Amino acid sequence: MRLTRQADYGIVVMTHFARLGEGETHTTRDIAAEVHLSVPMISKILKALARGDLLVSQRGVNGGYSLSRAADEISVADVITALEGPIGMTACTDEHSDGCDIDDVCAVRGNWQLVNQVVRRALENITLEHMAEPMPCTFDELMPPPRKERLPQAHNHERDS
Amino acid sequence: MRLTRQADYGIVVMTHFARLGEGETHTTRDIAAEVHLSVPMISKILKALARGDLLVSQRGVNGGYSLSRAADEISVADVITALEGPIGMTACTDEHSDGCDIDDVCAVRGNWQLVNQVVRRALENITLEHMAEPMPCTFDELMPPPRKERLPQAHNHERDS
DNA sequence: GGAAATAGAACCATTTTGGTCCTCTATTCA
DNA sequence: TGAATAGAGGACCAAAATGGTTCTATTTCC
Ligand code: FES
Ligand code: FES
Repeated sequence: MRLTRQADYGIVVMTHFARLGEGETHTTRDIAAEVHLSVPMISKILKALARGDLLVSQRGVNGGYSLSRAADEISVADVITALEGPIGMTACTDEHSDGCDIDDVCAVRGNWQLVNQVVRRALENITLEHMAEPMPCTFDELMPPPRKERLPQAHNHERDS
Repeated sequence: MRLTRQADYGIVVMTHFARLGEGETHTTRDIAAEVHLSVPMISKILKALARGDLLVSQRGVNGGYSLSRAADEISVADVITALEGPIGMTACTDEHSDGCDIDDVCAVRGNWQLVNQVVRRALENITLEHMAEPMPCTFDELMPPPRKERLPQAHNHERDS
């Protein structure tokens, strides 16, 4: 339930890009200096982000990286996916359930998919533009209402407690 | 962005409890057998869940574990918290930012808190009762609408692109 | 008192992650 | 043409987290 440090830094870097101009390219060393991290580390992260089509790389003299699209077209889910693979909280997806020992007798796998969807969508709704805001909106429109009590019974209950 | 296997199994176990009767107590060995996992592993998980006040333990002969409250009063967020600590996707919280090297110059820490809130709330809204449903509701009321385009500009934009 | 159950902690093997470094390729410009 | 600059890709190793097991205490019922 915690993302890796690389993904963490990845968001910082991408947010930094979002704060800078739209199509500007910046070199690895510049970014590293501005974000106060080591050049090799940033380099590794930038490469992964470029592989994920979130950054465009330009080699050679005057080269560097730039955002591949507008800041409000890139979500934190995109960044995380680029840096640590598909977002999914469980080891047991519907596809390949290797890694889970109880795949055949497990009765919650279907539900897990829905849980995954919930957090994935939550992350998809947060864009780099949001992150770039100095003190952002409250994200109220991004998260479901905090109803702690009972959920509106929109689903079919047989045994209605 | 992936929860540990113990938390994974923890949810399976808790869901299993939710499917059984309300106040029934079950022994470690029974649960382990029913969930098809090793006894020591389940034991470790059950102990942690009891420490988190999600299960009530009864020692001695005829002892075992039982849910501490109704299934719709326990969220998957509770289970995860009990098994892997407070939910927070980043290493750098507002409280103790040890572990992050750029805490003082980082400009996204405030926003991270909001991101954390989004997923935490999403997880808090899913109860064991939901998980216990054979094929559950679509969780439509649990997740924010999948608006992929532009967000309703409810927040203050200075530079409105 | 003995059997049955959990509590708690120590323990080690394996995997994952963090971080660095080296070589190769592409681009610009003198 | 060739030197300088910048990224691509991968090998590499140390450190940390995780998974899983086992042992000894403590509580409870008969
Ligand atoms: S298949 Fe792995 S927990 Fe359900
Ligand atoms: S303080 Fe750690 S990434 Fe911002």
